Amino acid sequence: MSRPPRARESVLDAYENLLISDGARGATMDAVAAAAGVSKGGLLYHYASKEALETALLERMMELARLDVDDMAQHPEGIVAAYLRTSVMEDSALDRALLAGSRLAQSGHPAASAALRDVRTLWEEALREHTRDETALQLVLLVGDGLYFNNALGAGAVVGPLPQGEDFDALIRLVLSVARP
Amino acid sequence: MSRPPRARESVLDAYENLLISDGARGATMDAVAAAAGVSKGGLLYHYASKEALETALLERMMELARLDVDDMAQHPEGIVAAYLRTSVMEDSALDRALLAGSRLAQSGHPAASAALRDVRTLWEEALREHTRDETALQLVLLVGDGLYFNNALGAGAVVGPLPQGEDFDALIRLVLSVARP
DNA sequence: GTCTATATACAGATAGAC
DNA sequence: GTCTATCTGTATATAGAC
Repeated sequence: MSRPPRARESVLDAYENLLISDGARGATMDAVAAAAGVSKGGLLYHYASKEALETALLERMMELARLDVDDMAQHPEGIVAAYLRTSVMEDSALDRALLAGSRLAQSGHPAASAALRDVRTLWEEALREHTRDETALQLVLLVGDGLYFNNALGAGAVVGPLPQGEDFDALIRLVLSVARP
Repeated sequence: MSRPPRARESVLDAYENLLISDGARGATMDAVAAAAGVSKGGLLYHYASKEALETALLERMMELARLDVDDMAQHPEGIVAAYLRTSVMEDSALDRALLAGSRLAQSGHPAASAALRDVRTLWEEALREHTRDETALQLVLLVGDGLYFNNALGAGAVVGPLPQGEDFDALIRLVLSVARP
């Protein structure tokens, strides 16, 4: 557990990448095996079933999310601004795990939906004492959800371009002006 | 076109219902035929392929969305409040079409994603002249996105309970206080 | 128009050789 | 450990009877 075999991790990386680029439907066992450079039999040696692969991905996602919440508390702009900024994904390990987990949830995987809900609750608890009241907390969470989902479904999927640069800074200032205690 | 055959419409209803309840994966041709009370051969007489069924659903969704935007302009609370309220779905024909279209987009259907993006642009254009500036417009859109996606992926899927009743009214007042010109 | 029967393709998983 | 070969289930779509 403390030092997972390298081959196992690279198979999981391949699965994550395929979920992100092709969605749950494209992330077949055949495709994962090919992307990881092993045969289907070899893949099934490391992960005995598709479900085992999914479970491993969600565990990775939760672990990275816990580390992220701890980091946000140290952000110089404050935890609310940090939350909004991390809702716009870049390409961190957590971003990729969340994207892959979202793709799984989108395909109707209940455990993936539950894991994403747990991540959101983690954020909600961390933000509560840094917002004016429950209404302000919900506003912050919903703006974060909007940013997050537009990214998660994204790659030109659902929406047009999100605010960037100075526009995004202005948005954060506007949210902070009504949400901060 | 102006008076589509009743059987065709009820097949489309069955497809929409299956997308909502079981997702794109569960909405197989077999399942749609059974739900509509026809055989697979009968279904394929009305819609020659799965793609034809998808196209018809997206056309229905766009048509209902255009009607909705026209209605919003007449809402007594104002168009911004109307937009936020309709982002929390109830069970209108548009809500059901949007949910079904979302399920399709979630499964990786590019045309569904494009259609949903067009719907969002429709709302954006309608809201622009009723918000203070571009930053306020983006805030309103993102809160609506947060509400919408939580519903679309919802049914206990991604998040906990959204604000309701008085809590939701308070949220609308908060958004209006910063967004209205 | 609507049906049954079937063709074709591809998914996840197993068995057993190396 | 990793491979090839194969089983089984299920999806879309076609052919042709009624």
